[in-house]
Amino acid sequence: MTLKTVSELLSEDIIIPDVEIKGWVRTFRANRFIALNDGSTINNIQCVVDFENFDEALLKRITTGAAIHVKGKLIESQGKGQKVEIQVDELYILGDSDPETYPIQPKKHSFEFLRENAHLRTRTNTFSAVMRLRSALSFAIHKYFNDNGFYYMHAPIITGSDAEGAGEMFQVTNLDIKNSPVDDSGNIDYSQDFFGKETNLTVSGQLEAETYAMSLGKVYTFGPTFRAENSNTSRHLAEFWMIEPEVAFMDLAGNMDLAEDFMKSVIKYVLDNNREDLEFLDQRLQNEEKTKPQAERSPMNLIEKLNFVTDNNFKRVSYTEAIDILRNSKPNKKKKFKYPINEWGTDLQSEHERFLVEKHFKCPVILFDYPANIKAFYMRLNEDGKTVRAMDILFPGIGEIVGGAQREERLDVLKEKMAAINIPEEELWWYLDLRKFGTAVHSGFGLGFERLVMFATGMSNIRDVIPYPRTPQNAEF
RNA sequence: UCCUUCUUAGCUCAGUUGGUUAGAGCAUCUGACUGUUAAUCAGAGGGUCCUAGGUUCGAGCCCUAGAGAAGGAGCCA
Repeated sequence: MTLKTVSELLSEDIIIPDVEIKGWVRTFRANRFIALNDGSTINNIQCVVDFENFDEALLKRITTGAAIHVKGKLIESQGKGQKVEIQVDELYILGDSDPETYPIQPKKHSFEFLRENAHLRTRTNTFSAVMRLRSALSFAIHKYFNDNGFYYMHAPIITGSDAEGAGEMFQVTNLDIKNSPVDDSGNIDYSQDFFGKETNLTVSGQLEAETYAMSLGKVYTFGPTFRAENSNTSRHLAEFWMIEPEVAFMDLAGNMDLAEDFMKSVIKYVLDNNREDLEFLDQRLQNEEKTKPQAERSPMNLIEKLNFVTDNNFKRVSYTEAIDILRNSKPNKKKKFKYPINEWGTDLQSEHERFLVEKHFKCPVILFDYPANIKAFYMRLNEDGKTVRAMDILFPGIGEIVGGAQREERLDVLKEKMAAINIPEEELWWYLDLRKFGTAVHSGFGLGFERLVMFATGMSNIRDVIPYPRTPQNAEF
């Protein structure tokens, strides 16, 4: 007799005289039917106990959340809800679960409540499905890059450069905060700190990834990233995971091709491999939609949305074209936008991106060739002198999911741009070296992993797609 | 950080114009029933109405401050 998973047993259609299984009780109905789950699948296996033959004190300990060990026979179910079930011969309680205090009840809980019980929330259908999908997406990402000749590069998590410009940083130090050494002018003396200089948690692995692209050719990073922004939204975390491919000899058009192919590939992977979890989440969302007024309902359900991404080309639109579309749009003319579009050169707001994706094109959109002054210094300046080869991919419901660019490969232009925003060359000497020694066209993009998980699962709050969300004023667990 | 809303039983929520003993469903417990599918039926227990002040004869309800949460904005991924 060998221990099997629920997933393995449910895929059997033959009678097995002796099976053994361990898991957690979801419900115990009619003193006879245990719905048992072990995390291997969204589905439970029904274990049938002939209560007449079991000790009443033992049966009382079969409560929601308890860990149990069951030995019995896998048989065709006599009831309607399932194909097979286990006829229990022996049952052992591995770990009791006090029903008075166990927070996860066999009923609907709010996501807010479950967030406060994040250590137990994966014992619910929704969160176990989301986290299995998160795992699958993570694997699909590595698989895609591996299948396409990329090397996985581990960018440093503690970084000594503070010139990356991607946002507020968390400082890393082992100085005594209450009694830090100071230099002659009264500033904190970081030469006495662990690294001998000021260090931070990384906000992006991109600059380091560029160095590896310029030797290994095609690389990607996939690791944790930290932003100390005081952002309280359903789309931002202080600690999140980012995927950043970087490719030598690839221009912006190639970058857009790569990003689109990559997104389609990883979504196709979960459509092919995580059907049951997706169907559960799809159903959950459809039930939720029913409670909304007609006007707010989504025209597509979750699986339709995912298929739509894999089956359709992303619409590629230059910033300049997008501004024209927005300027002539109904909401702009009727002054419905909070930020009206008047002139070329301003950054697009969430409302504009949402209009383009959800109302105008009704599909994923790649915007490219942005004005130079609203984008980062390392992006390749176009020949017109005022736009850069940047691109953002906008997804319905999520907004910006990918941001990328062809990098400025010309040393003189890069130096000028750094000088213009006061980045000292000494800070990024190694980055400039790439342009001194064998420089070449290269490009890459960044993808917020949690935003991808949100899209693939239909979850609307980013705090519900990462195991333990880190947000302002919250680092529990 | 800004704007808006919210905080009442273990959970999800009602609570009228400020008025006597604060309610429901689910969960829990007790009993009944036993091939159930969010099992069913009967009964019981369970409250610092977020915190601290204030107004009032009287505050869950009004005012002030604080804490926490959600949604939106900005920033971005």
